[in-house]
Amino acid sequence: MEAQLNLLSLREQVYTYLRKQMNLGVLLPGSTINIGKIAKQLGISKTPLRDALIHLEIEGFVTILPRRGVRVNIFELQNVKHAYNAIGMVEASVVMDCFDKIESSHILKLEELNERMISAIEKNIFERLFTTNLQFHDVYLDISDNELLKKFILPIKYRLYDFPRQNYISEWEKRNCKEHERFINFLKQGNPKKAATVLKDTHWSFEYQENFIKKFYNM
Amino acid sequence: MEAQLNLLSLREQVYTYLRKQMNLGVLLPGSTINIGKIAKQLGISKTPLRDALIHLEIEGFVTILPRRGVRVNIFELQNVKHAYNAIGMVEASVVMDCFDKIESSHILKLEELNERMISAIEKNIFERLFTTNLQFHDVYLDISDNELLKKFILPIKYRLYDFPRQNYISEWEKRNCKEHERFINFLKQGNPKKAATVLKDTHWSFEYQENFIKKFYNM
DNA sequence: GACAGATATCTGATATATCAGGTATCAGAT
DNA sequence: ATCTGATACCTGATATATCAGATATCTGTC
Repeated sequence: MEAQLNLLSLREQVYTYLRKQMNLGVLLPGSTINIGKIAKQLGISKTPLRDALIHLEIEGFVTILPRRGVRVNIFELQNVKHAYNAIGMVEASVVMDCFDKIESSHILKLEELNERMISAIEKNIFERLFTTNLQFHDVYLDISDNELLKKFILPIKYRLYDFPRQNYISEWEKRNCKEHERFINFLKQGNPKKAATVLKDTHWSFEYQENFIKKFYNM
Repeated sequence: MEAQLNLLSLREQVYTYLRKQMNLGVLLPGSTINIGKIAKQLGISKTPLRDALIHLEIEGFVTILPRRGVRVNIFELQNVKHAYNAIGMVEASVVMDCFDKIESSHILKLEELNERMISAIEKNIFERLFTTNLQFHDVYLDISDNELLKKFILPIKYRLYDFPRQNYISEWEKRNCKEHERFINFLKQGNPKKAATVLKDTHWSFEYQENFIKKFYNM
């Protein structure tokens, strides 16, 4: 059974498409999106495109300038800093609040995902790295039943991922995985505070990661 | 010059109108919004109404059920708990991160706003209480240049405000202002950690505020 | 040349028409 | 009585047409 039902609305498909275009560097920060043109290119009406753009605007990807155009938001060092700060804050907080719900199955999952990341980095296979990294962090994020938190940082993580960047930096990714390891070890030791600190002050610390961030985003 | 230029787009006006309808209990949680009917009532086309609803959906106020209707999201104790938790987390974090930027002018502003709230509560004038309370918290939130944080919690605060509730509870509001005072005092003493703790573990602690919350929202 | 007003063009915003998926109801077969 | 398929209706989704604000360009006056 190879048939796939296309269950996504046009609006959702356009949202994903535009995100992808930003990820591929086709829609660059600061550039304008012409609703009429894109709709024609995609062979659709302006309506679902507008719907998708409203969604993207609320999530911070674009700014709709009424009757003037749609601008892809610039993404500069300050934005990265804010993103890192917000993510670190939420993730550290979740670890502190949910530590007593973390079980050995979660630890195993964390270790498995981190191993998968390390393996991919050594083979210079980066296609799935972002996704696996998301899954890694989601292991503990999903323990929190406060869906507001994840809903807050996920678009921010996508923003970090979807904006133009250089190639992946092996050295940085390896270091990130080392930080994952340290995080896991503190969890295993029953020390949520130290684990949270790894997230907040190292892994998601803009200051700590600044040099690699600048290289990665060519800033 | 009494003329006011209507600079808001229809979409924005509809967004505000719908928020107000929820606030007034006209649009109750769990109820459905019929796009065709509302558009007719408002004398507008469905388009700006749809636009506004997309916005409201992303912020958590409604759920658009494709081709079936639009539902006002229910708002139960669990949602309040998550809201309080998220706000407390962000506000405490901002205080810790930005403490060195808090000046005496900020303290004065905090005291003035809290006085204004106390005065209004004593006179049983609650119309502006939410707004003044927002301003109070915004004094230190605005110090952070991370616009992601405020952008995250503001719709959550509006959700807390916009859903059906009982009359304001003087006793609770007075207690809230007392907590504000304690918060201010810790700031004055140069103790950001204690100040942040007031926010996280008292003022925005669901557990601490649970009884009043239940009364306020009749849950 | 500078400025102001008129006009043209651009592009998103809104209105209207039509479509399409979801649900309810009906009719026929077992 | 139950089940299945057909049909009708509902309602948001999408397409198309038109509008309206923003900007660029042109023209006339000083």
